[in-house]
Amino acid sequence: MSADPDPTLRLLWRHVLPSDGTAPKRGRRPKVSVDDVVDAAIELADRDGLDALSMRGLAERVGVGAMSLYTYVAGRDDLVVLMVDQVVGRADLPPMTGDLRARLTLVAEVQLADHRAHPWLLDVGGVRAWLGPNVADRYEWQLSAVEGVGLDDLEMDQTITLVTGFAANVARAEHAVRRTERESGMTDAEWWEANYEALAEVMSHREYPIAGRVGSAAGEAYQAGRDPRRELEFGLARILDGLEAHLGR
Amino acid sequence: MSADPDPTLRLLWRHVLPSDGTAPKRGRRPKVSVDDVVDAAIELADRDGLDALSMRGLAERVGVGAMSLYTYVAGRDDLVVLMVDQVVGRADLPPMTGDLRARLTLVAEVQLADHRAHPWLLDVGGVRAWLGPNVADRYEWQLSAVEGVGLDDLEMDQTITLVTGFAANVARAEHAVRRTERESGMTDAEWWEANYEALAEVMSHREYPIAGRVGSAAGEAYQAGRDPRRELEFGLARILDGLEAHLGR
DNA sequence: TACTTTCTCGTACATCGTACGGAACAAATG
DNA sequence: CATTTGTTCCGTACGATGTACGAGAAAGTA
Repeated sequence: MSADPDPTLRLLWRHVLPSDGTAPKRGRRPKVSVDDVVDAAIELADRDGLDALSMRGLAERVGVGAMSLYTYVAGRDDLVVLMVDQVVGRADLPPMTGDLRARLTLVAEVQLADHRAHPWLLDVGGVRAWLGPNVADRYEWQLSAVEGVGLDDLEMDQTITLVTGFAANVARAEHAVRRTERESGMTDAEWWEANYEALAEVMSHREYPIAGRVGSAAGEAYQAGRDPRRELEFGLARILDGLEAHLGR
Repeated sequence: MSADPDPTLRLLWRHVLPSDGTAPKRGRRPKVSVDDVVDAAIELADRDGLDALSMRGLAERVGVGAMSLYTYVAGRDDLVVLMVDQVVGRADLPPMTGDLRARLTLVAEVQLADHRAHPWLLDVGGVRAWLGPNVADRYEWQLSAVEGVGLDDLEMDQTITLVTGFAANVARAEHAVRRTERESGMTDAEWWEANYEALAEVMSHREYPIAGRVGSAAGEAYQAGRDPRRELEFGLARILDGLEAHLGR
């Protein structure tokens, strides 16, 4: 009665799975490998974004007919799942040393670095079978940062979710600017230059006492530096302070 | 030399802008209004998601030819910008009372409620001209929660970014489950039922001492209750504790 | 009535994911 | 060697998508 197991699951774990004689002996030889396809897809998505990744374009890049891709991958959605696990597996995870602050900072920085290098990760919606080996390894590594510090199991998961989610949001804010610059062909500064007058007129009809002051302060600071550590700093400091307060009680 | 101002900007502020005689007197009468179009688009996106929102489908819903939409809106991307501002304007913002904790909790809860009611907000990438009147009002309201508590301007912006980003991430996690259930036609429980065996076999080749324990604990708690307040609770408590520690120093 | 202005929308095109089915190939079998 | 069987390759085709283009329809003005 229960449905068949998800075939993409075996594909995800293809490298850790023992080759239990399932390698076909007869039949035509594949021109490329699943890893070739996924690696090329990652390369294209890194360059042009996830939306611009098309099966036809990928096929040409790999040197194969468009429909041939479907012998390697069940479809575009499943390809994205494989891309996520593959790209997560590339980063090497440094050993967990130092105190809790240092360890969680490391978790956040690795997460930020991944999302900066592969912004399309932010566009990947919730797909079920994210449970690839590399994602699982990453999760285990992240959890090791908070193991034994006094949190219960649920709190450990929530802490990792909180920290990695925040790092992803920092990357998201950065990426939003880059994307609109690319899509509109205008620098952020150019847009403001062109629209300052109209915006001032339009906003003159309402009062924004706080937002006017804070927004311009944030805008200036934002334009000043793009140091990822700095952008992480404030939020992460608050989160870590709060966590220590929770543990020290 | 500077480019023309963004026409969508005037469209965003169409309600606060005085009708400076720009209302056309001659010519054929429009069958519908911009608000009709945007409201219908929101309705469709609420039901089927942002990806499923097509210009043709929207046109049929509004009772208009597909290409007629382009008299009201510059294109699909600009439509989404209008949808965001329109939907943000619907929520009524309660007055800011109570202490800092209560106020920021309110900010987070409103943010979560919006994203739960309109999950497609999570799929809206960074578009430049988010500066609609309702988004501006919302930002002003959010900032009023931390005005005068001892933060400098930059920290005020970062605090709001931190809190609202966290609330959005909670909504994102919820939405990911709903989406995959809809797209795959399988309940989360059904998927695990069908894939438990295969997953166990596949993961038996590696050791996940912490993730195995924590993951199942989180899974059980996750399946138990879906109270949004509970899901907000832990992370928000940490953030607020950390913020108070920062201010009390 | 004729002209001008504005909105309406049918047609067309490029691009997308992918269903389908036969051709091409490699090993096993006779 | 000839045939069968299993596997991969991929050309063609279909339905959707966003939207450029331009002709037609309606409403006010002269």
